[in-house]
Amino acid sequence: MGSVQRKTITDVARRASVSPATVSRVLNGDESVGAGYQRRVRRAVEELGYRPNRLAQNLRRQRSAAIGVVVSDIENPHFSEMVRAVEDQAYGRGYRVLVCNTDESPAKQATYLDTLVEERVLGVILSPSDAHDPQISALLDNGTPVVAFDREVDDRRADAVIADNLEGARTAVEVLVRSGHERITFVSGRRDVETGAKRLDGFEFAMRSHGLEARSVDGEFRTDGGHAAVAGLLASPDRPSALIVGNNLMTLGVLRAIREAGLRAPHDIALVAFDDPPWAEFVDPPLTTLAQPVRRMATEAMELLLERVTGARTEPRRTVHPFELRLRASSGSQ
Amino acid sequence: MGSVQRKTITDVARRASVSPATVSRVLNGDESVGAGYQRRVRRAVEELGYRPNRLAQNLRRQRSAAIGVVVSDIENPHFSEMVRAVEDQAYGRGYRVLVCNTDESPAKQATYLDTLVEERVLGVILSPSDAHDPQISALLDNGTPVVAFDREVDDRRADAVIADNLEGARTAVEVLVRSGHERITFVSGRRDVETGAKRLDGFEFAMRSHGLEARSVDGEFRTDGGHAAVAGLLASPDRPSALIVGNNLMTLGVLRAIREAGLRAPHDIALVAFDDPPWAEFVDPPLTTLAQPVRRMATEAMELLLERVTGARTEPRRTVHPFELRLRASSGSQ
DNA sequence: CTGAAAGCGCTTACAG
DNA sequence: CTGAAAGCGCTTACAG
Repeated sequence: MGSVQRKTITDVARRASVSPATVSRVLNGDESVGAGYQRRVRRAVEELGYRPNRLAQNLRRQRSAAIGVVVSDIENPHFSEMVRAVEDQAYGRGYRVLVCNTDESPAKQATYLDTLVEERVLGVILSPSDAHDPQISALLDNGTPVVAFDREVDDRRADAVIADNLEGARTAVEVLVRSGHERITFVSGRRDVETGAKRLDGFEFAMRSHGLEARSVDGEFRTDGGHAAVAGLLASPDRPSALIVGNNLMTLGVLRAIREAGLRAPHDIALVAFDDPPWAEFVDPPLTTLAQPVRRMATEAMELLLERVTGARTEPRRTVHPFELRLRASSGSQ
Repeated sequence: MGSVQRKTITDVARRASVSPATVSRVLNGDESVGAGYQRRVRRAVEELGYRPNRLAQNLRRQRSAAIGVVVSDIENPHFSEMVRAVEDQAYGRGYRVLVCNTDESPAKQATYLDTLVEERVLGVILSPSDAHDPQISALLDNGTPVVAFDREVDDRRADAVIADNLEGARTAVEVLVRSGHERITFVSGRRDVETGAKRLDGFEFAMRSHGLEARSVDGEFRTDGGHAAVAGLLASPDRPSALIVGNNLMTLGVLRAIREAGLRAPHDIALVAFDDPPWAEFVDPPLTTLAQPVRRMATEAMELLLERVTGARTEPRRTVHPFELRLRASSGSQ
């Protein structure tokens, strides 16, 4: 049980009566090595159960075989789904995944990106809490590709995979307006963050195009923020007849506030929410949601990253993905 | 913007007019270095903005500064909470976290553990899908500490942090029996997995001690498994009056089956569920749950791991954590 | 207390 | 096509 002593490339070389250089070449798929050598080396590798030392490879190549994934909170189902998809693909290709949680803090993001620079990761998939972070440029200067996820970053050399937030917010408004709602309030995420700002913009634009007043409150993308933003609102006499909630965490807070106010959705107040976590259809009432194709987006982010890592592409690319409307009871529009 | 050229330990040594060895000693807290040297080195480090190359340190030490976390699925809130807690602590101490998803597959687990051996991680926190996996022993042989999380492993050299599953199941039964239920079915997880087996054992023991028949179905810890296991059951004329569900994923499947059967909980069927994800209080009906102190357990797992890494402890340790009952509407017992 | 030297296990320009 | 040698950037036993 357990190899007593790790074999090195020199052990293999000795056994195959070749130089370590040749072993290295064979293992790295260098075509120029003669067929006979190839065979001898492969046999020796097999017989000794040799596995290259990752740590030595990393130092020599000045790259670790890891991909950094930076999100605000892996406990948010939106991001755990994303991390899961990235991880599945990464491991399949021999890369590891380093996970970092920023809690939407620019300072934490800077620290983590700095660490990833130091770690010489192959690439970074980043859902930025701070689009201006100079560490992003430091990574790119360093030759480390960056793919922005959900939100773009300032440095135009980065790739980006984002959802069509303007259109998503417009869709949410349409669903509610069609059901006769006019007093609709948007529970927005942080406005200094792109997803927050874009969804709010889309909401305001859509409301105005219907000649309606665009009211909004700020829930900061957090559960307690959603609760706090809505609690007062619901107590007021001219409370809105419908809410659009900017992400799944705030939705939990809003559901609590509605319950505490003794109201029932959609009867007293209709609801449309961004994100479609597994529990969306089981809460009371089942939620009408705008689902992002998270898995597809994550897969694409990995592909963009690998195109950069392998040098297959050099100009930045940006892809935009539509939301999918899932009509359920909470919007009162079924 | 972006360091043009990384500084090395030799650059620092030259600037401080000392040897690289001295720089290394100062940076690694070697007390024996003279105060004057200390100061000179620290100044040079500061001035050059020197940061040690992690990759070189790893090779030299034959250890990477990473901790492997192996769970069945990071999309399960139980595990994302655990990973989050581990990650918070790890980064604070300068370690990285490598995440691996096994999907409850022994083959995947073996592959990932093998990778972690190769990666020379500092330690592994493992929620095992296969307690007998010889790779676990390979890690331990290798000097890599292993902390079993949720479920124990065969190799007694590993530490373990587990919940009191027997007692948890007993509590669930008590809640329902006290409300007058006698036909209670347990929706179990995989019986070849410790949490599955223990919770089932506890259920059967508690039921028998009340002179009741202990029926159970197998939902394999998965959402669709929970759905499939319960769908037929609910259609039968002598359907149970209450269900105990073995984890949060299966609970989503059970909620769907109940809805599809046109039943209402707790009126038609009462429910007690293991795990207390954020959505538990917002589903219809709010769930009575058995919550594990996941965060505390994860923190403890990290502490146990670090005690081993630093060599502060050599004998294995095992800690057991109680569940906490959260009474809500689904059990019909409020 | 400090330094010179060896070495961790690879990869890759350079010769031949 | 293949090998000898240098080197990635550290750390640490060994001398002094």
